[in-house]
Amino acid sequence: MGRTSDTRERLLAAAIDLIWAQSYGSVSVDQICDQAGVKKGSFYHFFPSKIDLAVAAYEAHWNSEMQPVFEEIFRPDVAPRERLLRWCEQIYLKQKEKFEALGHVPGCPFCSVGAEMGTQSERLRAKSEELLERGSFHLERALLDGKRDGSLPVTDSKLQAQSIGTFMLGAMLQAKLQNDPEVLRTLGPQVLGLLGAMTPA
Amino acid sequence: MGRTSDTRERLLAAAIDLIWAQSYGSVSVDQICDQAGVKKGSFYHFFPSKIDLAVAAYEAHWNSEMQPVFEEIFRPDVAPRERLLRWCEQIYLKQKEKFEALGHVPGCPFCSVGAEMGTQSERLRAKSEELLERGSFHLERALLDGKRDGSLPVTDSKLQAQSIGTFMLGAMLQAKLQNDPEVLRTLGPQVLGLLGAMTPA
DNA sequence: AAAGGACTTGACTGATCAGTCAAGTCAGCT
DNA sequence: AGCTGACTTGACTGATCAGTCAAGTCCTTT
Repeated sequence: MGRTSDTRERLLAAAIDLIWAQSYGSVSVDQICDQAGVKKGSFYHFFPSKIDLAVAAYEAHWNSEMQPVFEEIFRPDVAPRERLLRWCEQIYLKQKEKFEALGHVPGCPFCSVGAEMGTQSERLRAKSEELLERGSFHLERALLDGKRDGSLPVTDSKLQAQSIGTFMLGAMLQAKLQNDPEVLRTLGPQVLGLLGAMTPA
Repeated sequence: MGRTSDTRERLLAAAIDLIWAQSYGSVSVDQICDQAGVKKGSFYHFFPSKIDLAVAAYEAHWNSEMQPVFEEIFRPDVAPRERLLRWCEQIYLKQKEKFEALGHVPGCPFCSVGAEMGTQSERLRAKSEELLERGSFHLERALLDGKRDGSLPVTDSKLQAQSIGTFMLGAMLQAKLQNDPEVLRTLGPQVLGLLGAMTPA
């Protein structure tokens, strides 16, 4: 009784692609079905509603695309300071790649859908919050490691991770609003500056 | 040939109210007309399309609601440091007020619509970018004044204003994603810390 | 008072929306 | 071989979407 088709996976992938490139509200179930090469009936065999698809798609996107990248970037054998810089670089490159492919900066997929639908679907809002939290975990661990080995000026890792996360969210949003990935080019130094700055206070 | 009705104004106000509380995509022209007490035909007498209404509504919202508040908060006779704190306080209070009225944190209206529709309507994206820039102007002037009288550790007012703006955008987005206005309660000290921090670098 | 134009009305398009359903097909198990 | 249940198909809802239009009303100007 194992999986006999990849229909479900194709729907999840099509959903992320389209919603990330456009928005939740402007992508229709028909569009997602077309791009996945699936008929409407099959869609509703796998997902009870469009919202359910979106929640599942974001979970799947984290697990299959983002989690592995985070694991690699934040590998414990990499110096904490280096982890932060690799993370910033990765964000810049990804947004730039999407910009060149789509003609616009898509921003953070979780933020975009959370900001758009957070006021209308508590489930989508909670899922986007949860996925951002999972990314934040790696950040905080890097700060903790940097505090332990004295390589980073960390006093309150929880608070400082949150500040850096806030700044990063703002930067990605600004890049999207200005439709210019270059806003993110100097993210690394900015984040390190922010970190150094927060120590005396 | 002076204006003989306030229909246009009621449409603009209804549009901002609804789109800010929900999202651009999930608010229909019919809904906006209902809330404004206006028939569909009148709507299209004043605005050629939904996008045109949104652009005009954001411009009007800035002019009638936000510009006066910014002028008051950033009054030149107030100490620069005080201007920043008043600005942070105002943002916290406004988001909290909306949270209590609507049940959720609405975030920055310009960011929300810019993030949602930026990938699909260049006009809306450009307008939201423009309005954010107008707010940024007051911020930068406060930093310049603080640099001149030595009350704020400012070296590059343009760059520092942009960093603070980025952080503020991120904070409002985070408050929306977590649906918790309290995220914004300590904005003032955080912004001042960020400013002090950036000087040595 | 008559004309003209700004504004209003409500009925109307055709497209598209999310979601349903009955009648299938097909693979794996017994 | 034949059963079972997962999956597929395509036609189908009824609601809602943005936008149109012709026939009005009502104020202002002359």
